Amino acid sequence: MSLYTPLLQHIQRYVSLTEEEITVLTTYLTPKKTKKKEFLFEQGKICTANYFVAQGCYRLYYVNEKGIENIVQFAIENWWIADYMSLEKQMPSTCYLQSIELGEVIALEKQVQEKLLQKVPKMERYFRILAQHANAASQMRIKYISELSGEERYVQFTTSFPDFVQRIPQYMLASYLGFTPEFLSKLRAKKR
Amino acid sequence: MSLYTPLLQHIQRYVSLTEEEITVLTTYLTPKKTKKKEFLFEQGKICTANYFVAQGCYRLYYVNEKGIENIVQFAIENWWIADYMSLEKQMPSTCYLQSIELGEVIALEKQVQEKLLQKVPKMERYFRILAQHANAASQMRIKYISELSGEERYVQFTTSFPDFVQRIPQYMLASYLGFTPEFLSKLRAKKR
DNA sequence: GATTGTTCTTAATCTAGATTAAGTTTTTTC
DNA sequence: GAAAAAACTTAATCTAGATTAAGAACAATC
Repeated sequence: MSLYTPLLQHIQRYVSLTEEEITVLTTYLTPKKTKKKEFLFEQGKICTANYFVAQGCYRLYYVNEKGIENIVQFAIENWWIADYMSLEKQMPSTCYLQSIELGEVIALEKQVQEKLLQKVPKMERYFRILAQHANAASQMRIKYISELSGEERYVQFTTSFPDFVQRIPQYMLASYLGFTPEFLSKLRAKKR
Repeated sequence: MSLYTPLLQHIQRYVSLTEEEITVLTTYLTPKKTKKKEFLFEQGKICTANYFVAQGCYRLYYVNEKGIENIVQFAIENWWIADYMSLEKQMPSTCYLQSIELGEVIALEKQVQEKLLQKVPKMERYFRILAQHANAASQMRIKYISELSGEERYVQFTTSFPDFVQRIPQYMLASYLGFTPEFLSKLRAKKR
């Protein structure tokens, strides 16, 4: 099994590629191993690529003026992650993209993606479906943020993604759910 | 100027279509005029189409268990709007899509879109770019919700979209910004 | 143009979750 | 395996914004 297998399988869920197209595709990809806490990009830098997580767990976060970290997005195996505003507009990112554990991503650089889409137009369809999924999920998340209380969000998240909760420190979960680690601790004490 | 002109112009910002492709495209579109407060779909129904706003102002909202309306998204001229989770999965929507003022949308039905993409593959590119823009905007909005206080969100929104604020009732703006009309009223009193 | 419904405002009271601060437990590093 | 760093907990106090309630201004309808 090659390094690219999980990504290729993911793509073939939505479009079927020929052997030749697969060959072309893989020449455009750049794999990158990351240590724990290593950054793929930092605040102030332009996010130049979209990253497919082959192995590991990553977080996209920013630091507010009080120095508090706020997590915008997590990604595990088979997820793409990037600061899409920075990537699209090629403007400096306000975020950090960091590896939570030892892992490996497959990067598709912005300029390279354009070339890939010319050579393999089928990939337009793959990325369309991908962006539509991501957008549906974001719309849902916006709804949940306003609809549910902190406690309800916690219950909802931990029951929906129990194995995910195992992999990340509590304070990151708190940040993602939009409250403080102290409040999460209080919730957990209550549940026991 | 035809009814389709604004949409065609919007599309040609991203891809260039031949006369023939335009003809094909327009046969797949279904325009619909709406009165003030008319619904395009209601809670419990499946959102069957993606709607391009040709004229007017629309809101996507849901009603929580206390009976309070919560606005997920607004759309004005040249915006697409839909409940993307319902549209993608073809499951019942938890939302209402309602016309705020007299207006007109151009609907692209889900099943029809699939046919259109087969006939005019260039449209894959258009919808990819569209979904990526929407996704970048959603990611930004999630960031703003956690980063800014109610007051900051209000200032940011009114300075970014002053003409938009003119068109909608205050209580809808409050709902979109994630607080109560009473709180908005307090903010406005403070600014005077 | 009077009536009814809709939108907006003011003010008192209340609460989910933040903040601060200190201590404990777990993990990492040399 | 000791020391340092990172992660988690507990508890007291505080605050942004919610809730409740009532009235005022405005718009729509007959």
